[in-house]
Amino acid sequence: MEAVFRKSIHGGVVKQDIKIKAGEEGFVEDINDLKVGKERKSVHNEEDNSKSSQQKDLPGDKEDDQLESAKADMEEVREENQRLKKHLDRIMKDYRNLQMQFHEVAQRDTEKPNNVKHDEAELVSLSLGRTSSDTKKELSKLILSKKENDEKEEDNLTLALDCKFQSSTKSSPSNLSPENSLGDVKDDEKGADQTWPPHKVLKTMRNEEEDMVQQNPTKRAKVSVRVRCDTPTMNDGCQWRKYGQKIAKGNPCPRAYYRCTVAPNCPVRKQVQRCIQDMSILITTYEGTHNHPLPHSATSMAFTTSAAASMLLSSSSSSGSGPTTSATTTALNYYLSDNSKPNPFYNLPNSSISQYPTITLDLTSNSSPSSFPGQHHRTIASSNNYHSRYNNNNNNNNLSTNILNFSSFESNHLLPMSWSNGNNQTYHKNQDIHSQSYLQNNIKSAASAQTLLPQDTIAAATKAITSDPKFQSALAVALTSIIGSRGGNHHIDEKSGQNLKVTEPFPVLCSFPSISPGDHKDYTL
DNA sequence: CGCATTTGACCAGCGC
DNA sequence: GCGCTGGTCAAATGCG
Repeated sequence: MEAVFRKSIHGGVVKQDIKIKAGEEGFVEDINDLKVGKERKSVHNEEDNSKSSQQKDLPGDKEDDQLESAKADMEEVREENQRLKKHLDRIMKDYRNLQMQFHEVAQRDTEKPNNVKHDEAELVSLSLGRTSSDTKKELSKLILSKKENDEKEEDNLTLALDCKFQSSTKSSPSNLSPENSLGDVKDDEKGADQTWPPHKVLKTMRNEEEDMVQQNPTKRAKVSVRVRCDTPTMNDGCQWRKYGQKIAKGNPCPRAYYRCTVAPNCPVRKQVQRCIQDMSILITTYEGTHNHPLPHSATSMAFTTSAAASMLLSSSSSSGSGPTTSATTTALNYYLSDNSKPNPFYNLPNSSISQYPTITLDLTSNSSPSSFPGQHHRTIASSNNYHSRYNNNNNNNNLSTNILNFSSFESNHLLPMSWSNGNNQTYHKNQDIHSQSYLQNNIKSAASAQTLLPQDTIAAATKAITSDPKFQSALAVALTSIIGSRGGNHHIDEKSGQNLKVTEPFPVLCSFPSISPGDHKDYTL
């Protein structure tokens, strides 16, 4: 929710932007920073000065009139200031009402025993760099409720992790190959192993994951990526050939179908569609496993999507043994208060996509590219960035919510620069270098931000991570996707594939909130 | 001329 | 069984 006030006074423009951020502490500061009257005074004073300069030529008996008019002007401005303040109060009341309603509906939804709509879909949200207002609302709520639930946090955390990330020797944490979930391509291991830096890990993980998929052929995880992009398709480093286009129900924007053309028989497909809610957002859904070495430029996206897919599959495999349903629902409708509505996150209603496990990487951000890099450190300080969230609610209602929010980097800069550039064939390597150097800067910045964190939250988050090997691995792969392809000092245990070993302290702030009804957690590293 | 894109037709899955 | 919808195919078309 963002209100912008613009006011023109006496020909001079006073522009005051008031950002109403859901429940953020910063909001108070924003309001306190509201110096409408002050600015207007200054504007007015300038006018007074100019007027006074003009007054030198005026007769003395007019000074009183000038003074009176100046006072009248000031009074007018003061009244206007009051009106604006009232307006702001009204907006704030409306906002709070909306927030209350949202909270009520969200709570009602979580209390529902099951959501039929999502019975067959498994949705996990990985949010990278997203700072949507709705999420901020949830974040702030979670942060607030954390204090209230401090006493129970250990037990609840354990419960939450157990719900989704039961330790299982069978399920593999991650397959570092891109879009690895299909596992229906048998001859791809050689190529993939040649391509991915931690190749041995890949091999182990892939075999396990293929087994997992084979055991449950209906689970063909797809990875959906949301990116702000004004071009028809984002450049993910691969070469694609368009083979079809359809108008899907529920979205007037056509859905384009691409297949990978790096290798002749590569089974990887992707669908590209604009988000109906925000046309600037491009939703790209990947499916399949590349059976060929990937260009270096494609590895970043591949790591990220594979981490997401592996997390989805591993978590769903462990939770799928639940007694109530065969198709476990980990559906997430995080941005909607009403689960009956189509999920804007996917924007693919009634499509077969919803029948497969789908994971969404939300790489959108409401921070404008123009803020890069100048505003970057400020966004870090807001603590909305540089943290990852792992989110679970109570599994009893078969509605689990998983959110990893790698907000460490503003979306357009987290990605290889080319991701938003659209032209698949015109990728330039120096763009990747640029993004890498930017990532390094981000890491340094985050390291300084990390020092601000309280020790108890660090300990809690550390415990949360160390208590669950699957989360470790998922996090490891995701982090690898962020810093990995540059050959940094990180290493994933080859045997277990579950231990993240980072020789340098990784500066990501991690939080693990649980949004079970009345149980909000937020752990921060 | 070769390649990529477009677009209508076809097929499969699903719900009623 | 029928209709709807998503996904794919392949001929037509466009472009360099």
